[in-house]
Amino acid sequence: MDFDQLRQFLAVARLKNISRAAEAMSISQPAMSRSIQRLEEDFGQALLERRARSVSLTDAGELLQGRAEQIVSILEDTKAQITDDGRTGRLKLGVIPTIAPYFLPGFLKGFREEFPGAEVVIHEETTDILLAGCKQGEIDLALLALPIAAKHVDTEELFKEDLLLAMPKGHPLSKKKRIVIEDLQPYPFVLLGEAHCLTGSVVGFCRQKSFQPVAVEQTSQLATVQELVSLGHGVSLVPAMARRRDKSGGCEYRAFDGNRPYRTIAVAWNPYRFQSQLVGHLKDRLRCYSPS
Amino acid sequence: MDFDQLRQFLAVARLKNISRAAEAMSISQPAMSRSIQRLEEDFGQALLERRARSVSLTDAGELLQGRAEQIVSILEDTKAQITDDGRTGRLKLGVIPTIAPYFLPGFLKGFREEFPGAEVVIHEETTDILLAGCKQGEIDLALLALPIAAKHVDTEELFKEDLLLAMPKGHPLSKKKRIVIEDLQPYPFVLLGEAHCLTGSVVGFCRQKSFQPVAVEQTSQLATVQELVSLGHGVSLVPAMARRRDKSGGCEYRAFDGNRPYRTIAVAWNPYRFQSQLVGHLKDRLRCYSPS
DNA sequence: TACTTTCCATGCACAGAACGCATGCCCCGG
DNA sequence: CCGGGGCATGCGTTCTGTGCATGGAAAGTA
Repeated sequence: MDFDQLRQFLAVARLKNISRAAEAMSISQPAMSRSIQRLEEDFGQALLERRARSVSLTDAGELLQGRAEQIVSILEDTKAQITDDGRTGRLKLGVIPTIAPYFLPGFLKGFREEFPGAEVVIHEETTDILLAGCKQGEIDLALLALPIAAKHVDTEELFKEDLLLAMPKGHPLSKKKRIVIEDLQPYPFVLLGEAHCLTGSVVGFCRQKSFQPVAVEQTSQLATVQELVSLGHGVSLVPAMARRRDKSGGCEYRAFDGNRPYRTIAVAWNPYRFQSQLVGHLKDRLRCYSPS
Repeated sequence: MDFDQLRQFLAVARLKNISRAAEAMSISQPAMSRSIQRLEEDFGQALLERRARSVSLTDAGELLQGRAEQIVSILEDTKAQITDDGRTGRLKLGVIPTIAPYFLPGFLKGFREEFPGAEVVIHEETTDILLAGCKQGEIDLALLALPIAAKHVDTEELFKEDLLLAMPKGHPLSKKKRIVIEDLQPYPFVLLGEAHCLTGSVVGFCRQKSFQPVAVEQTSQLATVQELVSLGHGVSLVPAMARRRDKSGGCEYRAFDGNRPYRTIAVAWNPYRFQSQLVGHLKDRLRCYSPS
């Protein structure tokens, strides 16, 4: 039996479709079909129930799926560990969209200088997708904001970051000397979509002060939020690091007084997977790097 | 990469010799040589250090050995689990030599009648070899005497069995009404080799009574012990089940009075390996079967 | 030193296995 | 009733793994 057969079976098990799986694994559909047949012959049991529009797993198939995942991940970790020289190799780094553009350029510049043989692949996704990727071993390290709700994922806090008030130039609040969160209640908000954890943080801070922010617009990028704010559509809370990248000057940023809202940036990883020395080094560099 | 390659590598890793490993795996030496080469190519690292008379493992090889064992055992357990119908299949039962000939015939008769589709393979070995076999998955269940010193092995006590005094007919002790262990001190002993746990038990019981048995002869089979005892070479302690099989009549057996020596028969298995329903059934039958 | 033994690697030819392409069959939906 | 999506199969080709024969290096032996 071949490891590729197991990988191919896993693809079929995930996609519930032999043709798609074949495409995903870059082989022809008949080859995939026969690969599964051989597997079934090996085990002396049907692994798939062939239905009209798709296939599903038999009990034996379900069992094999779990085991095959174990086997493949052990093998891949072993391969990674054996070929690990601490300087070269691929490294998959997941980052949430509200961190990526502000944090990565500076950080990666230094890292790439220090480890020119390393290939850092960035996955910019929302928290839940990153965590799923961590579990499946598709991502070595994830850079995200706490809190997260995920078992089997270890986290380490990196730093806390203030959330600043973003408002259009000349906004009434800009005249105030001291601004607290409650002051925002009368004003409409521009927020990111709900998939973004930053939205959760912002709403959470408002709720602490017993009001629900009124979102006039939801966008998918922080840059758009800033743009809309500068056009007078509303106010928003944005991470401090996003201010430094905003060269347009259409927004005015202010730190809050009193109880300052913040978010906690952390790095997360799957403790059950092997981590190359390179991953360790990147984690180390994350610890000392402070975004400036 | 192929699972056979891993198995072949494991054979080489164990035997430290490509030619022997090839023979063990029923392939030619060049095939084995190339199989390892392919593996090394896959991992991009040398796995073996070729020395003049043998091969040894590199660091990468050591690492792979452990992982390959995991992988192979997961795969084999999965295969066993998938093809497990509760009635048919192979089952490897290890038994120590001082139990096997007395216990197995009667027990297996009943089991084979109940499960005609099952193939029970008997491994008669000493305790330490059985336990090693348990760990490596070469043995599903081991029937042996407590205590055992082994991690990663679960045990369940089955029954306690008296050790009887075996002496030649007309031996001075046969006239005594009550016999205690201390009475044996003046007489020479016939014992099994030290690899047998029974020897340890006997010596242990004598030591409890503060004397060291004097072994005039060491044999490898309990039947030989009985033979030698009947020829007047000495006395011995033998399990009760061994008496029932001794039809020769040359020995006289007596239970002890007072503090009776005994051994504890137990079944042991590796809890980290899959157990087929058949293994479970055999364990169940062991629990209710009392040797008579 | 020369010879033998032991063990691993390599050249070569062959057989079997896996693949892709083309095609057939089945089932669901319009 | 027909069309299309999806899996299986026949066939020719390619690739991979194997065995046999042989080469070569190191250790032991005379």
